[in-house]
Amino acid sequence: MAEASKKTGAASTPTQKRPGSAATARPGRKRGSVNKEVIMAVDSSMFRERGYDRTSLDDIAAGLSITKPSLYYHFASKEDILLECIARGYILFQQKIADRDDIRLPGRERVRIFIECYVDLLQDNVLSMIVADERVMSDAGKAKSRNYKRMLNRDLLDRLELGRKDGSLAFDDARIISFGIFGMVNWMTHWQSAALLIEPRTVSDQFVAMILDGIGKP
Amino acid sequence: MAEASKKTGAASTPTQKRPGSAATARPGRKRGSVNKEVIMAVDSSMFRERGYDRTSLDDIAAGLSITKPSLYYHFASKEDILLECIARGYILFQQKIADRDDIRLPGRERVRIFIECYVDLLQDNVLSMIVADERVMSDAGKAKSRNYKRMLNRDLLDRLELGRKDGSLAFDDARIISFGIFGMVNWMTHWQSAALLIEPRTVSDQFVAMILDGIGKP
DNA sequence: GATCTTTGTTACCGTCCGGTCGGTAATATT
DNA sequence: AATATTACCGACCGGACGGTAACAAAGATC
Repeated sequence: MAEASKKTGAASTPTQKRPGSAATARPGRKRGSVNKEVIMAVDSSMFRERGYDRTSLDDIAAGLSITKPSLYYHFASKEDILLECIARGYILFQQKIADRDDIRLPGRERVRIFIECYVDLLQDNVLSMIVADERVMSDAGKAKSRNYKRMLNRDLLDRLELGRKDGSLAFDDARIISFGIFGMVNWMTHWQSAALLIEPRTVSDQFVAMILDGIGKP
Repeated sequence: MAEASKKTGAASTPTQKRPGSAATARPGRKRGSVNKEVIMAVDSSMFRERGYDRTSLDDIAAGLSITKPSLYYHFASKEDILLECIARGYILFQQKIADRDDIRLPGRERVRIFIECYVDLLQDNVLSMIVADERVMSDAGKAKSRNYKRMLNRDLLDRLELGRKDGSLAFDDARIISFGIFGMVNWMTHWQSAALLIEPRTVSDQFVAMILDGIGKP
């Protein structure tokens, strides 16, 4: 039955296959113009703008001027796309912080560096792990996503403990401080247009100032 | 046809209406046991646990032991439910903070009070405006939701400026500080099981300590 | 220039979800 | 007892979405 209707549709209206719209992607387009890196760059931005589960595969495909099934040539599933975006974001973070880091600095400064790099990448819409709620992922995906988050958290925790040891920082529970810092910066993804006009550098500077020095006067 | 099958079902298997499961809702249940207040209490929790757009109306109905169409007796739409939950959360916040507030205190302490009340209500799963992404709402709903957020923001900003004037606080841009504080506490809704074991009071205490005094050593 | 691999396409499916329709049992009103 | 109102239900609809099957064209390889 399904086959019959399919054939009927194809045979009775052959021109329907290529409708008037000339602007749409056609067979014969330049091949290879869409590779994984391009897809992930576009996807990361769309995930950041609309959120992962509000971004349909058709949206993604349209953003790349291809069609949904083509995505399945490059990726196994929607979640696979997300997980690759997450991995890519983590790698980009590692590269950026490796550039700026300096092991000789006190913990206080190394926390500052961490926050600055993190805010930079958030602004670049690259940290997809932040905008995808784990509750929509499979157990396997959830585990992978959490693992990346845990590695980032580990990094920040280490910097905090370093600061405590070298005397440049003082606090009670490093886990709560870390949660607080991540929350502060992660929530930037929820800011609306008005807030986005503030200079990224201004934001991270003032966040760092608040975290390190507080807003209370002695 | 539909009528026939319906009548047949009702007439031929009258007992089917009350199946073996005694726990499920049945015709003849105590009426009025489900009112708006009960619905909103349940919904706020479900929205908090699963997120607004991952909570289906069938989920909600099941949680209340009623069915989806019954929800439409009490509410006009899913968004209407959300908006009433948001309004309810705002009112509960106003009540809680009115209880604890004291105009004679310095800005610094009044900021502390704000944060403590806010964290309390977050823990009670009552602040639905935090867990619903505005991007899934209609323009009208978005406007209403933003209005509540703006009022909360306004309140915190006033407390910050008060502290600046009375000398108990010092900072550069109050808007950024406010964003930072909200981000820190709002992100608690993303914490996983492990983090939830920490005492709520401990969290707000340490958050307040970080915000007011910072973690840097002089 | 035949063949294979790569990179696309059209057309379709099953599922879930918000929402609606018509109907009904319990309760309040008279 | 008759009637109106409140509170609820089963069955269904239309649209969106993730995913799939079958097919087609551009390059690379031979």
